[in-house]
This record gives sequence, C-alpha cells and structure tokens, in this order.
Amino acid sequence: MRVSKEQAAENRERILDMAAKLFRERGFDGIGVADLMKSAGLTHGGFYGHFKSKEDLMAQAAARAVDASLAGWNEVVASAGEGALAAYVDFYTSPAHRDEPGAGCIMAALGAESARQVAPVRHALTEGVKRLFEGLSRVVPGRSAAARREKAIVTFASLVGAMVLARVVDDETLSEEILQVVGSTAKR
Amino acid sequence: MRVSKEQAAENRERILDMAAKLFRERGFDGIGVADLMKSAGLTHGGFYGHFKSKEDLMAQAAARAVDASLAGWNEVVASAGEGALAAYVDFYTSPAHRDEPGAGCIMAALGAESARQVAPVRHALTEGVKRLFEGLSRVVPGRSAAARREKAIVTFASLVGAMVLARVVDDETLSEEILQVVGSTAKR
DNA sequence: ATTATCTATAGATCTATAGATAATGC
DNA sequence: ATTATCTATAGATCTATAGATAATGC
Repeated sequence: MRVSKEQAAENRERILDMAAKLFRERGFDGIGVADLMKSAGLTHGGFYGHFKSKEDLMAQAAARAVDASLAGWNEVVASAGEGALAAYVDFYTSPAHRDEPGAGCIMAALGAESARQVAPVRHALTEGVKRLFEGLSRVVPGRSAAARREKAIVTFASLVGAMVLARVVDDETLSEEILQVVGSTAKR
Repeated sequence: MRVSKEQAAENRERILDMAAKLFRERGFDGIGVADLMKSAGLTHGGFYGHFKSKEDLMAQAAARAVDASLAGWNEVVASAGEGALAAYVDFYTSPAHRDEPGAGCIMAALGAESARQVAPVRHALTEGVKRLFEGLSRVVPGRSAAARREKAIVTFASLVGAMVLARVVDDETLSEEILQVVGSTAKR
C-alpha cells in the first residue's frame, strides 16, 4: 500500500510527534519501535524507511520537543509582554504540566536519561538550554546583563528540579508545595 | 557451591550496593540482572534467591542510595557545623559529583525515571526528599521556620535541576557555569 | 520503474524459573 | 536435610532487515 509523497511526509511527521510525546511520557527505553509505529497508525517495518535507527529517531524527537518548548516560550513572551516571566513560571509549575510530561519540558522528563544517550540527543538538548537561557535572560529582573543571566540560570534550574521532585514524590500535598514554593520564588 | 549464611548476607549487600551504583550510572533499564550479578561476582540464577524480582531490587537499591545520601548529609552537618549549607552545596555542585553519578544524588540521576516506576521506588525517594527538606531547613538562613522550609525546598530543587542540566549539556564551559552560578546562589 | 508500506523473521537480549550441585548447619 | 549458588533454558520483547506488495509519478 504505497502512499503519496505528501502522505509519506505527513506519516514521518506523525511518527516524530508521537515519539516526542511517548519518549517524554515513558522514557527512551519505555517505548519500542513496533509500539510507536502502531501508535502512529503504521506497521513496524515501515519505520526504517523514515529513520536510520531508533537512536536517529531519538535525536530528531528530542530536537522536536526542544523546538516545541521554545515555540511555547516565544508565544508566552509575545502574548504576556511585561509579565512573561510570571506567565512562564506559572505554566511550568502548574499541576497540569506535572501530570502531562508528554507535552511538557523535555529537560525535566528526559534530561537525566539524555545525559546517557548518543551525542546528537545531548546536543539537541544543549541547544535548547542555551536558547532558553538567552530568552529568560531578557525577561528576568537584574541590573546588569551578567546578573540577569545568572538569574535566568538559577530560575530554570530550580524549575527543572522542582518538576523532577514534584513528579517523583508520591505525596500530593508535598508535590504541590514544591511547585508552589519554587514558582513563587522564581517570580520574585 | 553453597556458602555460609554470613557469606550469603554479604553477597546480598554487594548486589544491593552494586545495583545502587549501576542504576544511577546507567538508568534502571540500562543494566540487566545477569550483568549486575556478574559485576557482583555471582551468576545470573542466584539473583532470585535474594530478591523477588528486578522491581523488588530497584526499590531496595533506591532506598539504599537514599540512605547513603542522607548519611553523607549527616556527616557534612556533623563535621562542617555552621558551614554545613556551604559544604553541602559545594559538594553537590562539584564537577566530581557531576562526573560520578553512581555515587551521587539519586534524585538527579534517577528522579525522572523513578516517577515512572512502581510505587515502592517512588516511596523510597519520597522519604528521602522529606528527610532532606527537614535537614536543609535546619541549616538554611531565614527568620521563621516557614521561611527556612521554603528556602530549603528552593535550594534543593535548584541543585537537582542544576545537576540534571550540567550532565546533559555537551558544552563543558556551560556545564561548569550552571554548577557555579547555582552553587554560589544557593549559599547566599 | 520507483518507492512507501507491510509481512515475516533473524538475532540479540532480558526476566524469570527449573533442576542440579555441593557445602553448611542442625 | 537444608539451602545458596550454578547451569541451562523457556518465553517474551526488542532492533533491524529481507522480500513482497501495490500505488504513485515519471
């Protein structure tokens, strides 16, 4: 059942989007090629016409998740203007973000695992970290550019750490306390 | 080749210590039962005399890593006294800690993965987070107990996030900048 | 004719178990 | 006699590939 060139390109995009979601939800080792293709409505064997290997897909899916996050960031900056930092922090520390890792920050969902992956995966996340530091540096308060960069780094590190801890903790009260406390501190 | 009761207990401890190290280094899915037992100098089949399943081991190894971290924390408090916060932050944000995840903080190494694991694994980490928040609350500056607890939570979240980011980033300069900036902020 | 997808399977790896072995400990 | 460990293997799962199929696109 061969499909048109456009349909094939669409299929490839669907595989990528599904991978970016499922990897964040279940981890790189938590979803196999066969199940992933099934989720995308295709069969196992077709995968290797689109990607060289699972590791190739991991790198491209990581880049896609990074791009989606940065697009979300740009949207927040464009719509919230002066209140961009507060809007971003509120989104990041929301229980909704905690409960939907498949659509959320890849650093919190796959950061530790990515550190153990092939170079292209790590590189995609490195670019994301760099861009987000630059973006946050523009909206964070501070007298000098150096002070703003420091504040941006500390802010993002505290958000990532808060999300990791809020997700692992099996105590809902504690989980929300972590998100709330880190969120309100990050907005200062 | 049956061994003595004491030797068997020692073997069990060695499996646990090795698992706590290798899981942090390679992830829960990154090391199998056979290779783990080989690392402990035993054969594959012997594993199931000590543990019910791999998940059982994961929970006990997580608890062991948590205990080791808390023991390290208590040592820092006992020896550094007034400067306990600074000493802990210096250790946590050191490149040595970054480069040796097998002996480091389990939240940074396995936090995100643990959130997807069975309840006993999550519970072991939850207990660790609670105890460390209590410990940090005692050495962190702040007027009220509530202010100190908030500061403790934000401090630990920023440390965990900084370590996750410092490990994933493939740019050594950026990695050290993250550790240095978060470290010096956490000591304020 | 080309090629996107599908079916089927090879080969590797992983968890768990069964049964044998041999030394401990009653 | 009990039991800690070992050998061997069952059964499941995973990545990757080979070859067939059928519709596209020159």
